[in-house]
Amino acid sequence: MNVRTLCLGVLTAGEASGYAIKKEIEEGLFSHFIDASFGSIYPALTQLAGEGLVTVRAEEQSGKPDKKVYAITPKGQGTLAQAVSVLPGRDKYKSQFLFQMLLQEYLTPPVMLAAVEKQLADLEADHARIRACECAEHPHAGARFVADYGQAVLTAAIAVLNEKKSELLRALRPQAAE
Amino acid sequence: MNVRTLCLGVLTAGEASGYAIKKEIEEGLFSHFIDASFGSIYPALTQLAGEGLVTVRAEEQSGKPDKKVYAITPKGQGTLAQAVSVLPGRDKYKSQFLFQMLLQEYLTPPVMLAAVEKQLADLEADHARIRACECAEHPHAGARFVADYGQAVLTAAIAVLNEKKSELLRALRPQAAE
DNA sequence: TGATGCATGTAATCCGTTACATGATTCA
DNA sequence: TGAATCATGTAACGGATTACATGCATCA
Repeated sequence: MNVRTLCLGVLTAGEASGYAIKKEIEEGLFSHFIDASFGSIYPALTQLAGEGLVTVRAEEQSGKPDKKVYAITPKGQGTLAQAVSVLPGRDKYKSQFLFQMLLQEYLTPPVMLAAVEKQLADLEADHARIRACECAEHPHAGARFVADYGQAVLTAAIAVLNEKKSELLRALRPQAAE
Repeated sequence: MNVRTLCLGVLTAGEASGYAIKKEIEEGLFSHFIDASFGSIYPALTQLAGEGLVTVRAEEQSGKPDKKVYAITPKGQGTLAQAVSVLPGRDKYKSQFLFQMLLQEYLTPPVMLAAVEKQLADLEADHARIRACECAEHPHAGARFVADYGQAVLTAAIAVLNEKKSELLRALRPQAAE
């Protein structure tokens, strides 16, 4: 899955500038399972336009620099449909956090607690973001699917982490309680 | 998190060759949240040895080429402890599958079903792999933590996916049932 | 006989991130 | 005044994957 296909995917929801596409990737449902920076989005868009998979239209703006608004073409939709119909590659999950937890014998308890709390905060932020997308509009089947999947996974992760955190706190101050 | 630190982490469980390290990364608990190929492991190990973070010992073998067995040094343990004590960066999750599902309007039902089934198979394989690690030995706290976390997340993912799959099948053949 | 496992290594290549460059507006 | 948002783009750099090179043993 490259940035070109990603841009085509975002553009199926309507025309947008490179800047808006990045925002959508960061704040929309895509954020749960994809990343992309300006350094890859802008060149991808230029390429896509060169191949006729998207159209460009310059929009003048007072003050701000001109906005380039991209829209997907029928040819682009064809290319996207093709790309998306390939059996998907395996999910890739990289977690520094779990690496730390696996090697927790090399950690001091406060450092470990801080890591757990950061992870919890990250997961909850992700969870909230997905919820926000759900309220936005009564969504189509695709959005429903991704939101349900993400929600389920994050809820489970948050639950275990909270348990682990309690265990950790209990171990740290056993003198407390009743 | 780079491959160098990863190698140090694997070596805390005991000495190993580059080949064995890759196997451990693929089959052990690491596999749930990290990837690495020979092309990055071998150079990393050479580098590590040059810096005195690991020792090397050549082991002769009849038939097969010599094995280079690496072991972590105290200095290496210090470096690892330091690397692991930094507040972890955010988890990175990339999923072609969820991208497809989000754009399912561009998919034919059979293609979508195939994708769901592949994902289900991948998740179940991952789940089984973690279970296998648990049985291996009564594990230390770190392994417990990662196994519990992985198990919880995967169980949740499998549950939603099975639901989604049923929905999909119901939609595909509504004429069936009672 | 052909695939798979053991075993190590290098080079080309890809894909993306980070940092830099530019600049107006708005909000605190 | 300084940060954040809007807005686009390029170049350097990094990190890892893929493919290639080599070679024996074992199992089907």
